[in-house]
Amino acid sequence: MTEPTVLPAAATPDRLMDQLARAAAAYYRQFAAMAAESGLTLMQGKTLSLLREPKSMRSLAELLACDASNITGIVDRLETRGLVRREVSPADRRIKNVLLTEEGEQAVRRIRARVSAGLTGLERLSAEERSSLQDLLDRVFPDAAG
Amino acid sequence: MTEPTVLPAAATPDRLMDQLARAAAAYYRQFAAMAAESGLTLMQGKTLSLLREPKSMRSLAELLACDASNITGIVDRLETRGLVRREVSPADRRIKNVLLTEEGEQAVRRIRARVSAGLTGLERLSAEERSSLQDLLDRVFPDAAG
DNA sequence: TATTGTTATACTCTATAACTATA
DNA sequence: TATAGTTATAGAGTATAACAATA
Repeated sequence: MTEPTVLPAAATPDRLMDQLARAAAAYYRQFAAMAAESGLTLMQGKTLSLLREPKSMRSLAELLACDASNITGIVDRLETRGLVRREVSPADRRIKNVLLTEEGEQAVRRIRARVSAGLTGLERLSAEERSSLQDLLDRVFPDAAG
Repeated sequence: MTEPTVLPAAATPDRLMDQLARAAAAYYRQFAAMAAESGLTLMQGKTLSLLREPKSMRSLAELLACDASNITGIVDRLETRGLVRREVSPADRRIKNVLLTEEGEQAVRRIRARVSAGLTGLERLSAEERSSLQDLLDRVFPDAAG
């Protein structure tokens, strides 16, 4: 039943899949907890994080991988709290661009800083290892929207 | 304003954070899509995936990072569909252990296979690179539950 | 007393379908 | 006609608080 010296017993496809699942779960657990400290849900935090540049309702729906009708409510709630605002596009009056307010930018910076500080495992990696991890993730998830 | 030859412009902490966010988003986008093909929500798929061994309602809540009261409804819906069943623990009659049925195990295998097949980026990595990625993720997310 | 699981409640997220206003 | 955004609706996930059963 034992396999003497075949492989280091480490990197089976299954174990890598498990590790990817665990990593994704751990990342979102941390992100959601830090968003909650600012009184925001996971989706609200994700939406704010996508608004480094203004984005239309439609493109937010695509980036958040949900139906466009959901974005109305999510942006409504963020707008009520003064974190974003809508702006009709001059080029195409059907389109509404969503922008961060100053308060929204502060919230994004706060969440990002806390998530970063909370991922203590990153500090244990050397600069080379961080670079390597980034390169590998970039190749596994090339077109990934974030 | 330009910084001539300081760094290769690659692995800033911010860019690594962004890449982690994108990777986690891409993983769950894929997982949710494959769970949906089996008529399951993301949380239902995650719950099934955690049941390689039976788990109490309480420990499911911890692993899924949500309040225990939510697990009742999630497990109710999975039980109605015949994918799991509850079993009172003989050792402590307060505890209910949740087990996969045969049909539930099939669903897990189906989802896992499709997620794996959908992550085409993994195939582009050599065995060494996959091992390296797994090792790095293991160190960044050491205690990660999955 | 403390813990496990459930119920009740209110809010958020979600997809679907139908609608409006623009193009 | 086609697209962007909204509304209405029903189902699912979420935290909080209160509860019964068991330890």
